[in-house]
This record gives sequence, C-alpha cells and structure tokens, in this order.
Amino acid sequence: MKYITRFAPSPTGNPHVGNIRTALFDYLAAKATKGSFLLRIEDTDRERFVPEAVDYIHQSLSWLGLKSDGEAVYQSARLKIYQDKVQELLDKDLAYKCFCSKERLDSLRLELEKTGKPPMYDRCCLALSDDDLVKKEKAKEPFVVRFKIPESPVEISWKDKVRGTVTIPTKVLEDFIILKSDSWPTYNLAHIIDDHEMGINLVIRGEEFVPSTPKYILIYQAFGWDHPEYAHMPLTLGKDHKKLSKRHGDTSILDYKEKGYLPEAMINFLVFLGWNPGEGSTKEIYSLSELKQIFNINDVNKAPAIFDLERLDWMNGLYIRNLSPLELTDRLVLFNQDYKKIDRAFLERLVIVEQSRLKTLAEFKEISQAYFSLPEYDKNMLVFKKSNHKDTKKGIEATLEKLSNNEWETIENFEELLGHIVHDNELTNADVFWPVRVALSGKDKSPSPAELLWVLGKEESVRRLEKAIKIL
RNA sequence: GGUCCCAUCGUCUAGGGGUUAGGACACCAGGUUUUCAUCCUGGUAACAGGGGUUCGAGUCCCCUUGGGACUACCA
Repeated sequence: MKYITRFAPSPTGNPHVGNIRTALFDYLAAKATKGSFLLRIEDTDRERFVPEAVDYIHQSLSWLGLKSDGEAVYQSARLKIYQDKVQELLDKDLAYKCFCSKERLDSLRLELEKTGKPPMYDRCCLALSDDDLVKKEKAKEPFVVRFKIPESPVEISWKDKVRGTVTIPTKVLEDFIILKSDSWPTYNLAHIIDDHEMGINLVIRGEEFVPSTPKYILIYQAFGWDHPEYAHMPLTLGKDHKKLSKRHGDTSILDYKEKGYLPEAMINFLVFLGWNPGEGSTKEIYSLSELKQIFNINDVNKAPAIFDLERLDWMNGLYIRNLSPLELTDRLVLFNQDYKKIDRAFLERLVIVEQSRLKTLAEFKEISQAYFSLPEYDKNMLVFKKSNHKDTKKGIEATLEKLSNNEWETIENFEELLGHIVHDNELTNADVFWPVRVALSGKDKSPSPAELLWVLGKEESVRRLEKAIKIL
C-alpha cells in the first residue's frame, strides 16, 4: 500500500515539536511505502492567523529535510469549494443553518454544565419553521451551518493503525459547525474535502483527534466517500507528564535549531518517541534514509512519551562526535556566521580539540572563549595538589625553554616533548602537565596541555606561559 | 459530569503465555600513568494493585487505581 499522507498545520505560530514529530511520521509512512508526503496549510481561522507562521512551517520542515511532494495547498484559496459542499449538504438536508447567537450558546452550555449534562447544542434551530427560516434569511441574520448528526448509525468504529479498533457512540456527538458565520469553513469540514480531493489515504495526527474522528467519518458518509485510514499518535508530554507546553522550556522545533541541535539528531530522537524498529533490535541510531526504508506505522506505540531533554543532549553529542572535524567546522560556520571571521586553520584545530566536549553547536561559543582571550584565574590553581610551588615553576620554565619551532605540527609532538621535560628535569606529571595546562587555558578543566599548545600556537602559548611564571 | 484512550527501570524502549525481564539515557563505582570531555568495564533501578483463564501470565480477560485526551463560530 502506497500511503499518501499530509502534514496539515494551522499557521498560528511556531511549529511545536509534537506537530513536527507527526510530520516526521507522515513523511516516513509515505516514503517507506513509496507514496507521497503532501503539505497543506490550514488557514481558515482568520483570527488566529499569523503571517510569519507559514514561513516557520517551511523552515521547520526544510531544516529536518522533510521535503513535501508538490506545492503546498492553501485552504484559503479553496473557499468556494467548501461553500459549495456545504450547500450540497444543506440541499440533502444533512446540515442546517443555525442562527443562535454566541451569547445564547454560551449560556446554554453553562446551564448544561451546571446541571451535569453534556454541553451539547440543543438543536434549537433545527426546529425552525420554514417561515421563520425565510424570515431570518431575508433579514440577513448571521448564521452558521451545522452538520446534523444522524439517528443511525448509533456508533462509529474504525480500525486505527496505532490504537486498534476504536468505537464511539454517536449520541455523544453534537451538531457541530461546518461553516462559520463569516462563511469560512471549519476544520471539521475543510480537512475532509481536502483529504478526499488530495487522495490522502492515511491520516496521521495527534491523539487529541480521536474523540472527533466519528464526526469526520459521518461527513465522509454524507458525501458517499470512503474515509482514509487513521493513525492517531500518542501525545508528547513534558517531564511532569503534562502536555508539552512553554513552561517545560522550548517547545518549537526552531528553538532547537537555534540552540544548535543537529537535524539528524533531532529526527533520530523524535522518531523514537513512540516508535521503534521492534524485533528485539537494540540499534537506536538511525539516519533519515534508513528510516525511510524501515519505518512502519504499525509499529507505533500507544502510550504517550515524555520529551526527555537529557536524552536529546546525549544523542546530539553523539552525532556531533560522529561528524568529521571538517564537517563539524562547516556546521559551526553555518550555525554562526561570526565564525567565518576566525582563521579557518585555527578554527579547525579548535574544533578537533573540543569536539568531544560539545553537546550542541551553541556551546561552542562559550567553550572557544578561552582560546581568544585568557580568562582571569587564581594563581593557586597553577599548583596541582600533588605538586608544590617550586616544582611547578620549574615545570613551566622548562617547558618554555624547550619550545622550539619544530614541533607545532602534531599533538603527539607535544605529548612527547612534555614527557621529556618531566623525565629530564626529574619532575612528575603533576609538575608539568597540570600547570602548563592551567597556564594555557586559565581553567581548571580543559583539553590537555599538548592539545592546547597545538591549537594556540607558539606566540600565544609563550605569552600565556610567561604570564603564569610572572604571577606565580 | 459524559465519551474515549493509556499503563515494563526516574526517562526512551525490547518483549505478544515458559526470559536470570534485554538495550539506551541519566545516576554511581573503577579503568584509560595531570584535569575535564570522550572511550572501556561494572553496578543500582521496572512489569501499578487485585481477581480470573491456564500446568504456567509483563504477556490474554475483568475490576480497581493512577494518568491523559476530548467535550469552541481552534485546528
């Protein structure tokens, strides 16, 4: 079965990691079956519409490499189609106009809730006489169109790709609005017509849509269409098991781009939120192209998954370490244009030495600080706990003396050199390695002295070592 | 309130009647002859509870408990 899927976001903000995970699954389900992945912008809510949001959607998808097949469909360009379809339903007496004011609806709902009854529309306008209807239409009273929930079937069930058979009684469904008083359609109606016309045969969406799925199936039936297959994804939650929201930190996918997460790590992390290759596999590092081969929507879990930042950090660090230093340097320059100003050879050395310490690209900024300007440090830090003032000074001085013009090519050269210094002066590692390292980095934690010498170069190394002797 | 859904280490998960319940993150300990990171080794840690079915139940059924979603002129 070739799946035609779609990602159908509403341009109301910055795409959420949960939505993007759904898009990923849409993409993979399509690609794994040699089908297509389509994009549709659901911009029927004019009040919540934010113009930049469309751009954010494209940015989010392209960052992760989730390319859609064909042009994006905009619902706002299809108004007439929806309106005609609504008229068709009206003509077939499967829908009706409702002139109830928002105020009446609100107070009705309040009252029903107070008495512990389900807050459903009372079908007041379904009982309107023809005369009243004509009168209201003539007076141009504002109205919405509601879909009439039929008497039968009494329940709707479907075979969900992830949840199995789901059954919901139709009596809990209210006559929902399909056309708003501004004569724009609601999601309830528009997405069905679009999915049908776009040939969507697998709808992947969040679990929150499970309760309303029967409404949509009823609409398909009203038009005499087959409904697509459904796969309702488990939710992604925050650490406190609540729906992921702003108070959990960053929730939009572009936040993670800005923080220096790698798209391939993000994808790998996201896909395991609710999916795994099964069959006892313990492999957990997958590229997009591998996923495109092996992904199966049937392997998606039912239980919600918690978005665990620590695991993402680990995975991102892993992906960073797996990059060649040259690639990582390119990524860094792409990530932050400022790095373009740094001498490329110097930057590459810096990257080689610091690569294993990076969890995100953004961390590079702080980590690289000390290479450009020596941090202020306490002179006591120069003396290691297994050394003393005299030997430490001797160690640094000996190093300074031994630095020649010959060994700046490799890190190994310096390891050897430092080793000789220890041996020749009857010192210990603690008298040489530690103080030289502190003198060069100005920090208690840093790469090895050999690495630092190699990165900093002769001039800067000498300057820093001399400073250390001076303050010691 | 009503409808629906979910339940294996703290977290992501494997497992689908017979397992010492596996892997990974995080955490802890040790090692890699200076620190940190990396890397390696080891360790702590889970089938929510109760009933069934069965010779045998994380695994199937029921109930309880806990969690969640939905109940808009939002999608």
